[in-house]
Amino acid sequence: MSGTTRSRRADAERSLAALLAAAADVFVADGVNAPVRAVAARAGVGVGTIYRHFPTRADLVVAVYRHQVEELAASGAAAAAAAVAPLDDLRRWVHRFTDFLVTKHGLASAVSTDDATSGALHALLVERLVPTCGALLDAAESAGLARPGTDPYQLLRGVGNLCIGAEGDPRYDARRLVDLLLDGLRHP
Amino acid sequence: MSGTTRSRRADAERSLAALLAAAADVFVADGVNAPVRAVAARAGVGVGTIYRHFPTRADLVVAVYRHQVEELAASGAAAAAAAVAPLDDLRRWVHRFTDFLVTKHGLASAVSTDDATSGALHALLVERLVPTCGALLDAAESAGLARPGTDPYQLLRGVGNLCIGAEGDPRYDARRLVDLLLDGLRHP
Amino acid sequence: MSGTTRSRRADAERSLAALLAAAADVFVADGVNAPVRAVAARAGVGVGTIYRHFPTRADLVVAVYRHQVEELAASGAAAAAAAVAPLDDLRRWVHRFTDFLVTKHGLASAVSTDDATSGALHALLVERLVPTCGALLDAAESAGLARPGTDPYQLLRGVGNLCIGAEGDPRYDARRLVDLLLDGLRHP
Amino acid sequence: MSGTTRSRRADAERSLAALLAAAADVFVADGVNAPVRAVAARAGVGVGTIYRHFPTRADLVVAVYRHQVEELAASGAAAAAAAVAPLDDLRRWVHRFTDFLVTKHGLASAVSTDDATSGALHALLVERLVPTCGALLDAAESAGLARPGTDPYQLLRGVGNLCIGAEGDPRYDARRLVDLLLDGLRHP
DNA sequence: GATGAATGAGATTTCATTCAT
DNA sequence: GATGAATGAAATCTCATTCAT
Repeated sequence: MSGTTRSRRADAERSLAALLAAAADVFVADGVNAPVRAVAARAGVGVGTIYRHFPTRADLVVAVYRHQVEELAASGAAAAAAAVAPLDDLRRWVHRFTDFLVTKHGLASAVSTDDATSGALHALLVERLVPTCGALLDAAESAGLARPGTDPYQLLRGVGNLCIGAEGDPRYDARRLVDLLLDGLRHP
Repeated sequence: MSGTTRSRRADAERSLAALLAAAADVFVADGVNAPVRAVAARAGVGVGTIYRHFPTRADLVVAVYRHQVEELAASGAAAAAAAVAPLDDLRRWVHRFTDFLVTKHGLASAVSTDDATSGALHALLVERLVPTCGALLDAAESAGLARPGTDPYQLLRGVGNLCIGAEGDPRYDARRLVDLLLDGLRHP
Repeated sequence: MSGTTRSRRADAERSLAALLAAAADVFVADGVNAPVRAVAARAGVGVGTIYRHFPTRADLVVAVYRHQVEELAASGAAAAAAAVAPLDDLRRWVHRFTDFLVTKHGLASAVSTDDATSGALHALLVERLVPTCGALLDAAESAGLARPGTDPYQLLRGVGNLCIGAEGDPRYDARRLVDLLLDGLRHP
Repeated sequence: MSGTTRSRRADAERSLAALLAAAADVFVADGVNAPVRAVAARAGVGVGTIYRHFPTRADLVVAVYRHQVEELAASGAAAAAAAVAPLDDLRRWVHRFTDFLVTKHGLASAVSTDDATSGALHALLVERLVPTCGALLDAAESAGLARPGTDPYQLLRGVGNLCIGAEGDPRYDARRLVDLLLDGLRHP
């Protein structure tokens, strides 16, 4: 009995994970605005299956990235707590954020946009990452390494924006520009 | 006869200018992705008229901004030629570029995107502004005021990206981030 | 063993009754067209369980109301047999029918409709209530209190129709209109 | 020039009329809830054409019936103004309303329902017909031929309800029941 | 017996673009 | 040259019903 239950739940979890993986693939390939139907096709399921798990397209998108966002938030918080080399910590964390964004076609723009589609994603990113970014910034400022008065929300959005369209344009190097931005943050 | 011809041509030019003005209004209000019908309605013409002048939506968008892009290119080129205070010239020019972008809902993203819709606009911006930006950068580098090795295309795209979604989010200040980026460009 | 069997059957009956009660609740709240999933959720069972007991949505609907319909049929038949004040009996019975219908969002329309969804319910109502209504009408006609020639099926459908949408519109009073209809039935 | 314009407009009007006729056909056959696509297919046009003329399904439905509703309102108003035989006028007008409704599958229920789909239709019917019905009722009451205190909205809804599902059920005669209701309205 | 995940047809609505007049 | 009616592919979301576990 318990065995049956467990295996069913395991199946469900596995197929849900498969679904999220398929969605992640499609989002990488076609952007986060890819039609739900495309995700369904890729996952080999009907659209209904997706809507069963995620009542709204936005819910699916959020689910796909929540894990990584949480990890990002946690790692940054840990670094801020240690604060051995505050500006380096910030830079390292921002680099991780950058890497996260540039590999997801269309995700970076969700940091900026607040429209119906990506509103939930925007909310997730802001809610989870702004505090972490703020903690890192504070540490750097307290150590006298960064000029004061920078809003972590702005910095996050700036970095997010710099990552837009980075993938697929060999002439554009988002990481380099992000570094430039961080350099500009240093105490003059 | 020649008089008639001239007045007809004048008429045509005037109505075309009116059409572009209407398009500009609509793009400011609803973004560059506004439906063609909205532009037609605003201009008081049929959609067919628009498609006659501009075979594709992209052509219309390009036409709308060509003037301002040309001016921007020219003003930058003039400043680079004079080169009295190279880094300040660059900063001033970038500020003008920033002002141009943030007031056009959705235009900034066209600097990055290369898709079907805004491909032509992207091409225009790159073709006309990269050389100017490059000249200004070169001047600043030659004067030893900016670190060498920055690709003007990248800088332009970076600035463009930072302007995305600036309008309508009071917590985000594109100009401040652009300044940060330029600060980062300074010789260390 | 017999004890076990009996208790199992009792369990089954109890859970089935609970299911019907849940369905009744949902139908009152959201109408008889409420999704099966809503019923399942309310009952705390899976949809499969519902489809096991009731192969079709219509079967569920019928099962939900069968009890009350039977009671209504029986009470009317008793009154017709007694026939002390035939027209009053008819009116009282029709009032009870009216009360039954107006409290069930969307049920009244099933008296009229014969489509796939509510066909079975229609059949139940017609089969069980028309004879009773006929008996009451006959009694009233025999006593010279009602004009002859009224088809009980028609009267039932008329009353049913008058109850449609009664709930939720404070400006509409189904009972008053039903009374008007019955007044029109009186011998001129 | 004027000729061209006129003929184009004439074409447009003709095709719009054809579209409304097709919609009316489909509504008679499948009810007012028939999919827009069905109407498009019947009219031999694309769905876009319909949405161009009627931004919403509801707008289409309203457009289909507006003409007849207006006529009904006008004829009733005229009769109420004359008021030679008030109760007969009311009866005649109600008969016309009845005839209007029973020939349109699913229209009658719109008199009652106020949901998203048929909200606009409900509004049209109430707005245009309640005043007329009220005038006719007043005349009949003033002449001492109808019992006072009947709300025209209620009467209209009652008649509307009685017409629901009249088409296609040979055992049901909406007109007879409407007559019964009107009889009940007479002064006792 | 029970479960609930999966299915997939179908409904509404939007818009770039074409083309007969 | 101008017009705007027509097109139709696409996208999101809903739900009755089936069936493997």
